[in-house]
Amino acid sequence: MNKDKSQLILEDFKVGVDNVIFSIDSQRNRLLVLLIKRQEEPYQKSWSLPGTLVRKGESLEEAAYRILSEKIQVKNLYLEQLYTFGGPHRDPRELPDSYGVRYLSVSYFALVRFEEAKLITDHHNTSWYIIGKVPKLAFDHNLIVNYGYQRLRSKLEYSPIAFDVLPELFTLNDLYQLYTSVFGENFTDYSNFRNRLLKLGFLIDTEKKVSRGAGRPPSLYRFNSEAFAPLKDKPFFFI
Amino acid sequence: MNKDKSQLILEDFKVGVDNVIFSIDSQRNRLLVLLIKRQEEPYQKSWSLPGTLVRKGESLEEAAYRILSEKIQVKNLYLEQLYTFGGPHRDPRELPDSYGVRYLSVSYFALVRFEEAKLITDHHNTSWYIIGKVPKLAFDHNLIVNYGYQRLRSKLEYSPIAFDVLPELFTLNDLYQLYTSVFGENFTDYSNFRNRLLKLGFLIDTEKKVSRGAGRPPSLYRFNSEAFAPLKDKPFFFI
DNA sequence: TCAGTTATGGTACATTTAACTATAAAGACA
DNA sequence: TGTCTTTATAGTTAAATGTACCATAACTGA
Repeated sequence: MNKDKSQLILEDFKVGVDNVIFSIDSQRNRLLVLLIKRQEEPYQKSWSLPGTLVRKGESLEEAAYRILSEKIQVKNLYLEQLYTFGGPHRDPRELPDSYGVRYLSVSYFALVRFEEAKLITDHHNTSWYIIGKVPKLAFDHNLIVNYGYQRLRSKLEYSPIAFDVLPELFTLNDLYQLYTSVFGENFTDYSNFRNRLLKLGFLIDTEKKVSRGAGRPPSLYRFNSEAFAPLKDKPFFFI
Repeated sequence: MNKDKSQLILEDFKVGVDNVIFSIDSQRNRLLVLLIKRQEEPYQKSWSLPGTLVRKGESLEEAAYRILSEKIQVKNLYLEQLYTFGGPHRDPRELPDSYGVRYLSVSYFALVRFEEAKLITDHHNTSWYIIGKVPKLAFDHNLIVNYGYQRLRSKLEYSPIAFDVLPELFTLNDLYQLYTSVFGENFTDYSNFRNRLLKLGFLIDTEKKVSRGAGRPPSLYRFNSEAFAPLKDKPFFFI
């Protein structure tokens, strides 16, 4: 209707991307999150999620990959969009009733394996934190971490995202370690885990054996995504 | 590093909100989506999702509610954020390599019941479409509808969102109709549906009876959210 | 009163889950 | 070389759950 008025009440946004980067440490059976110590105001010296502002001509996902590749070097990874936090006043840089900027954050979560993920940046300001021992973070980042953790768990139940972070060939124990690192103690025992997964029919036994110290050498398996497709929406496990 | 350069490559966004508004028509056993015929370029006269640009001081969710209340009048509804589409060049108003605006769309999905949702706007440019008979839409809106449909189904399996759209007191058949309208033919039969839900223990039989024409009058039930809480992450059904 | 209709309660069989046991194939070491 | 330890694999069984189906109850309408 009134063109001037409608122009006035609209707002311009700066769009940022924040990543919850999860790392599965199978050796120590635990799940880690990558945190960055902020160098600038606001929240200077607080730990926070690695993030960036979106650049001209860059998609949101590209920005998410850029953050990741600036912090760690890794071959196999999974990445998906999480949630968009965009209420006003979530960033102190927005002055009250200002005509200035407004910040919006699109969050992504990524999953990698600890063994393969090499930190690029200095260890002083970049660090892996055990989930559950994450300190108070800048902005609303604790909320985002929580949201990501829930999403990770539900994705592992329903989707074959584990095979995006595992190497091409893996043992059933590798897979089991991955799951127990995320789900902890009260996870199904190994025997039933095997039965369940093998019955689903999307794991191919390559018959190749590997020796890893003592014990009978395990078979190497491969994930068959075509055999998986028709099973969509059926969970592998419940906890 | 170079302040001028980093300023240059950042970008300002206009942020829009698009709603996938689902309506469950229990009488006719079908699921509908609300579509709007666009009056302006681009995509003039194409059908599209109802949307708006976010205003100064308005949260994303507030914007989503505003869209909804401008189109329909309804008491009980469920609304949640869906996904953020933000690649460059998804909106033709972005000129190639322009220094102009860039559009980002945060989508929400809403669920209402057809009986209670009264259309406010004129019926010529606003219409309910049966899911699966949705025409080619403006922008990437077909993608968004699909995404919303999947989310709706998975939410109904895991979350008590049905009780947000049903009235305070409802019959088990009301609930069953709601589910079959979304999931169609191959849904569990009524008898097992009842057994399953009653066993879960979050439905309270008020012992009140209602007469609705022929047949034995059914009991009215109430949802007990406290009894539901500990069951989180356990699905009600699989299809 | 009787037929039609909807709600409710229940049964019986098949399938799945969960806890557990047994065997196989390697390395380690006396 | 033989025996112990370690890890992988292959069952087995009882309990729980899911699925298809049937019987009865409580109403309306003619």
